[in-house]
Amino acid sequence: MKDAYFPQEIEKKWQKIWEEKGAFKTTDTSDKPKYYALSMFPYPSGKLHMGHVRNYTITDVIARFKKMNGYNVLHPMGWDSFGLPAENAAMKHGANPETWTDENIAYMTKQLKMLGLSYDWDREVTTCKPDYYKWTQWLFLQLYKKGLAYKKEAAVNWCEECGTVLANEQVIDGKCWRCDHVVEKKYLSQWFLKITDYAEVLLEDLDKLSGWGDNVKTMQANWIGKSEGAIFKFKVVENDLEVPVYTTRPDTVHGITYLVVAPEYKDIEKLTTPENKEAVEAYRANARKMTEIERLSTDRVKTGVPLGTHCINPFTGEKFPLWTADYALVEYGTGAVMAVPAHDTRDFDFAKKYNLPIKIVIIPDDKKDDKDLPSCPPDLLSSITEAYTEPGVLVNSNEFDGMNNEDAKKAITQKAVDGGFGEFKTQYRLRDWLVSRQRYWGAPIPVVYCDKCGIQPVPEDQLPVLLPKDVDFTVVGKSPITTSKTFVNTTCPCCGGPAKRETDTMDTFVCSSWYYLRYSDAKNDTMPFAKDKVNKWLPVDQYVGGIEHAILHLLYSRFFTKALRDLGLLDFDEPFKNLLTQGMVLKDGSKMSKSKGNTVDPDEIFENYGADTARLFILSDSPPARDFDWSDAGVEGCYKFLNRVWRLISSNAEYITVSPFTLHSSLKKENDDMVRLVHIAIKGITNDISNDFQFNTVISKYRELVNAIYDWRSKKSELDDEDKAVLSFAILTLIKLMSPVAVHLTEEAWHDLGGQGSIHDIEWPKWDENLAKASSITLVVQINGKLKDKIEADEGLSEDELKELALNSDKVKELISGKTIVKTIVVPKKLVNIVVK
RNA sequence: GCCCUGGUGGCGGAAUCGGUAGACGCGUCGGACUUAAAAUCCGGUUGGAGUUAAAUCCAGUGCCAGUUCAAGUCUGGCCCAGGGCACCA
Repeated sequence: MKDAYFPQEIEKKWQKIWEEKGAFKTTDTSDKPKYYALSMFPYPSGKLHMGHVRNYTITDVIARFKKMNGYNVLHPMGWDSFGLPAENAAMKHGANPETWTDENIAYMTKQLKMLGLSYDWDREVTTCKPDYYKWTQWLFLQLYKKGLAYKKEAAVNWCEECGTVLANEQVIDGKCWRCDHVVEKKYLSQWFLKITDYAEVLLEDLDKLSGWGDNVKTMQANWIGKSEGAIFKFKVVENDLEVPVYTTRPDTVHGITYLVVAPEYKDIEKLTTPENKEAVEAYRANARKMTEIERLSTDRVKTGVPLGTHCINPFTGEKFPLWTADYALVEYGTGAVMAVPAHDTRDFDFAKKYNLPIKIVIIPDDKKDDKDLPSCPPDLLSSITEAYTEPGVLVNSNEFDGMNNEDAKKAITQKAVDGGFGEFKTQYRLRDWLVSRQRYWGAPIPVVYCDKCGIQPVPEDQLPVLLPKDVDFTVVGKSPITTSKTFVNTTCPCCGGPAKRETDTMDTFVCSSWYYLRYSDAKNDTMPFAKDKVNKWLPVDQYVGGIEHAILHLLYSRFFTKALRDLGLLDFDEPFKNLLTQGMVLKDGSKMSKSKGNTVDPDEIFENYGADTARLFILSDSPPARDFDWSDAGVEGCYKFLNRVWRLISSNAEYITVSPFTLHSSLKKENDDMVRLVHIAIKGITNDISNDFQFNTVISKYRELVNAIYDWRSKKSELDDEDKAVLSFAILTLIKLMSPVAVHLTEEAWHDLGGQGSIHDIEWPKWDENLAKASSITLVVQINGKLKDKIEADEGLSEDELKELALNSDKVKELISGKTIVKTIVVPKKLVNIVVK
């Protein structure tokens, strides 16, 4: 064994050997239980960044740990390779998106291999390749046949910078998720996936996901945004129209003093009187000009104009005016709101501004005997300074007076149901998923348009609909795909007449919503995956990735899994059993980014320190879920530690035997202690990995064990047979424990010490519970709960003996002299607390 | 405004059940080796009081209460930071 540690040399050597041997290939047939470890696959942007390194290292260590613990592990990798950056790069450099993507994949594959990741590359999936997107298209057609994919004209989010529409989930604070450009509303005919059909089950099943963090689950729940309430219909006085409203506060219906419709409300023109037309038109025009960001700003002063018409409240017979105001949103509920200024802060603000009446219908429980309140004298009404939104008791509400407002919600809605002017209604904030993109580099939506036959799906035997190559990427204002001379014109699969292909491609999130299923059967060319294989490997046992996908990818994938289950393609209903959302990699307190110039290039780390140092460091300083602050000194420290480990092994190599040996039961004291420390390390490290993958403490324990072995060794100048056996046991165990992290170093050491086969094929070490504890205990002695003394004691002492030991301590005697012992608490093997007065 | 997560030394962070607060590392200070440096090794490092040095004592896990023999850990109320949602009726 060499004296010095040369990571670059040994890493290259072993990577080559592993590749030649096919060391990490997974078989579908095995007696062992399955374990599916998965990292979120990357977009091939060009180079790995430290976030990737962290993500893939975490999953790799998990996969290796599970393999050593007897599981048949699936650990695949692939590429989320459709998307705008490739197209932009193509425009900029005059290249083809495919060439650019292929080059990036090749480079990043090399980097992944340099990191020593244990992937089964035979299962690699690349979403931009026809053998993959054929099945994305096929799945789209299955959803279409089930009515889960449909085309409709709607107000959609448009990003001018990217030249395409976006899904709601891709609009962050009114801006494009990718380029930060302000998003506009456009009225276009687009393809949608009907995720709203699954709103309820997507929400309900969050409860099943005990292996997911609450943060992600609540983010999804908020996004789905379920609320329960009622729809009430109000007859218009001036004509025979009805205006339905959605409310979560049916209990306040007697307090309505006006009604608001959104400026884009469909019947607004018919609801406007000729005298008010001019003002209403002007208001609507102004609303159209405003950006989403301006309009949705909650601190903006509310504005609106009256329409001139009125409605009748069926509960009271009262007549109240209709207004339009942009605080009503056309896309939520019915686009119209019943206004109860006394019990809604927004309505209150609006009523105050326009001097509309405020009618109290709920009062706090403790005021219900106050006789003045229910009659609501006008001076009281004008005196309230804010809306009362808390629970309470109904007043001014006819037969519902005195009823608790929660009960009233049901009772009042029931009255509307019975009277035929209302219904119970559950509302979700979630909208259908807009999947059309006016871009080239995506999976073509497999439909054609025929003047005679309308929308026609492409027959399955004609899939894939290939992306055309004769495309001009320099066009502005339209999708490059439309410049193809061969793509657009085709024949109708129904009548054989001339037809036009859909030129929109699919959102890349469609491709990434099912890739984890494809890994189970990546080479299948007759189906996206065989049912038995997908049912065997899925759900993913451990999914690891960034929190930025908490809604987007993770919600879409859950939807896909449920939809595909309903199509009979698979038999489970959640794709990811356990989810680890790793924190960001920071440098100097902020996220690494090119614009800030605080990035660290993984290649430089591999070159200067080796992959094992990179892997060790990225796991060392923070638990996986928390943000990780990169420090150059920290890398240096890890490199030094691996050198220290290397020296420990190489300087003792001559004494170490890999062949089985037994340690006798009665060892010398220091050897017994050493063996115990090894067992303590095995136990601690195993538990830390099993318990939420606390790799930072795992690495602390590596260091403790190494320090302990050095310490033990420094006290011996000559080694007898027993010493050699103890040393061999300690060092070989250390190598095994470190093998999932320092994958190359441990393989080299194992090999140099004469180990058979690969260290990565052996079993994880086991500990002996009797040995995984110190030979004696430290008895903590407290007086009134404060630490006063520590006494070394035998483990086997009884409670009385421990108590006696504590009371005989000189320190304790001194401290309790002249005081009365009230009581004594003994915690076996640990502590004695003497309570004195 | 609502929801989630977190708050422990100079820093990253440890601390199964309530039972020795600060493991391990970074940084730093001191020492050994060396002509010197690097590398390596050894030791100190929460704050304050105390001492030539020690011993020792006091305080201490965001704040305020509470439960308990004993609270970083449990309960109630707040404060702060990060993230998510939001004129969603």
